[in-house]
Amino acid sequence: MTNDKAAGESIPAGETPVRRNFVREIIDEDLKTNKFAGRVHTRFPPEPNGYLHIGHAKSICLNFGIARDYKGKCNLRFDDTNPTKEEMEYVESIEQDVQWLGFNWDGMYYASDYFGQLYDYALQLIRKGKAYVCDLNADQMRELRGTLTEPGKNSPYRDRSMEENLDLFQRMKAGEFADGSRTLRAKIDMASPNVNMRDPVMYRILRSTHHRTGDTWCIYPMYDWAHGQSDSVEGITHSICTLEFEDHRPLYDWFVQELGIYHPQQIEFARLNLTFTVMSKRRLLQLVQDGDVDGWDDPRMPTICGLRRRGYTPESIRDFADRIGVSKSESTVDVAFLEECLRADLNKRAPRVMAVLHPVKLIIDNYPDGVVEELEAVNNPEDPTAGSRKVPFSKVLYIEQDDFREDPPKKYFRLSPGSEVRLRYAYIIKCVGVVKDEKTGEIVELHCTYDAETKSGSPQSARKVKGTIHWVSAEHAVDAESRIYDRLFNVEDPGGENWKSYLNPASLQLVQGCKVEPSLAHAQPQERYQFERLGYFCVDDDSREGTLIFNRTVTLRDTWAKIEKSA
RNA sequence: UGGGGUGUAGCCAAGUGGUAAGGCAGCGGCCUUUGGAGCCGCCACUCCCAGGUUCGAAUCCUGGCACCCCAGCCA
Repeated sequence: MTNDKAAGESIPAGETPVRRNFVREIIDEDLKTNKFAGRVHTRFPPEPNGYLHIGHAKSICLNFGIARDYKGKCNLRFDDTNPTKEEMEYVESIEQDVQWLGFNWDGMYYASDYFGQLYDYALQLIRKGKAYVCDLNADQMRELRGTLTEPGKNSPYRDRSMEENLDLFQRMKAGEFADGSRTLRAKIDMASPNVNMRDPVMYRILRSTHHRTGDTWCIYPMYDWAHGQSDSVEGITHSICTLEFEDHRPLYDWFVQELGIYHPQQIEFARLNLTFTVMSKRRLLQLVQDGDVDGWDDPRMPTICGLRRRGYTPESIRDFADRIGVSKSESTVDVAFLEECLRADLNKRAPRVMAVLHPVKLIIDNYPDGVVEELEAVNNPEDPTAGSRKVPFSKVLYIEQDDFREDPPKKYFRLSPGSEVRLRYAYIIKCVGVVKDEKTGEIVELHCTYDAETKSGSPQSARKVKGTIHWVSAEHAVDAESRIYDRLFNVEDPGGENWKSYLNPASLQLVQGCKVEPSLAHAQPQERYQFERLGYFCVDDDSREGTLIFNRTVTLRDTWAKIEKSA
């Protein structure tokens, strides 16, 4: 399946001002010197052994973004050289996630497409005397590899004849030897200070059904042997990867040079780390398998599908990737920064609605029984084209429990006995009574009076009151459930062996009995709203008409919470 | 203590011999029928440290220090 569209076609170039970074500088220089005949061709090469996460998004935005801005190309290539870990489920999710982020690949390939070519290349190296079949097992090989400070020793099989190597390698492929009994190794230098150059393994014998090639092969290429040659075959100009592969670059270069084939340039950048979360696929997989989360797309996960379900927009993730930049220094970005990018985007596009998460009944004593007014409410003050809607208002309402305090602290602008507050889009009311449950002391009803002159839009409505609160008409409200998410871990850096002990037990809070305005009755999964004064919410995939479920994507900036906290 | 990298504000990050961009956070103020949004202002006499070169150094040189990565038949 190949997609011919230009990379990133759906994203206008110049969506944000292009930010300089060292990778683009290298490309500029290469363009100037005509190193690659004016071509720019990148690739995003995930291993299909897990779901993509926000760290991959950084790489995706880098690679596809470069292709877009330089009018070049970007391939999607699955690095599927280890059949024991890779599955179709993952390739499907990866395709979906890349597209959801807004990118279209020019070519879609698999490293496994090149198994035949790679085998032929291996034959070439053997004939050149640059590769040999080694009979050492894994333990023996490790012993001879030396250490970081001591050189390794040559394998006793290192000097086999070319003919014998050819014969043995062909028989490895033919399945004559047991798994792990032999390897094909590059003949480089066992004394190299770079351990990657100490006769690295190119092929191992592994009888495992591959998700695409089935049982055709029982030898599989190692990453180092597959990656550069795949880049070369595809005509990649700039092979961008993360820092830990910097030590592999000499090997990358050695292979293409010895083969005498087209030579792409590998460039390494620092991977993304985020506070309050884990990013390794191994750990994310463990969270899923151990049931600590509800699957790869749990809204608390830093996976692309998790963020999507949480309510993140692709635009906000791209903006985040642009704003954090690209460099070679190890960095950990504050997750609050990701959230800020999200708010910036949602603020401009999410329709406002009123919803009460923790309702308390409020009765307007002097409002006529049985009367319903349809009040005009603006859909999005940031977007005049969003229009307005009617919201029903009546004598009995629900307001947020937290918007009433019997003993208000200093600077509390909301409702309290005897105080006035504005009901958003409606009237100014005054609290005249509190009804409590005799046994529990819990507040069950608030009684207020309203000032009929202060209806929103009328001349008298200009009267100043300290606070404005949201509400929903009891008779017209629709029931809903909310899922309130907090950080998955309660420490900034949940590293080390004990990482699971830092899981935040309160990362998910289910709130039943929410009351939302009637315009939300038919809300569909993935729709995003701002619940005024509370935050951005999106309709969960589990939501059904009549059983609405909202995920809290992110809170609004909350100045009051800050004041109260510091008090 | 082998090799490869990286050190600029609380967090990211520009800067490439001419006198420290920008964003986020933070702090003041304005505005506001979301304590939202928006707007204005403040926020590094100094760039890991120490020497040196230079009229001039975050940028060049020398020597230290700190942190990250590498000893998979994982990627």
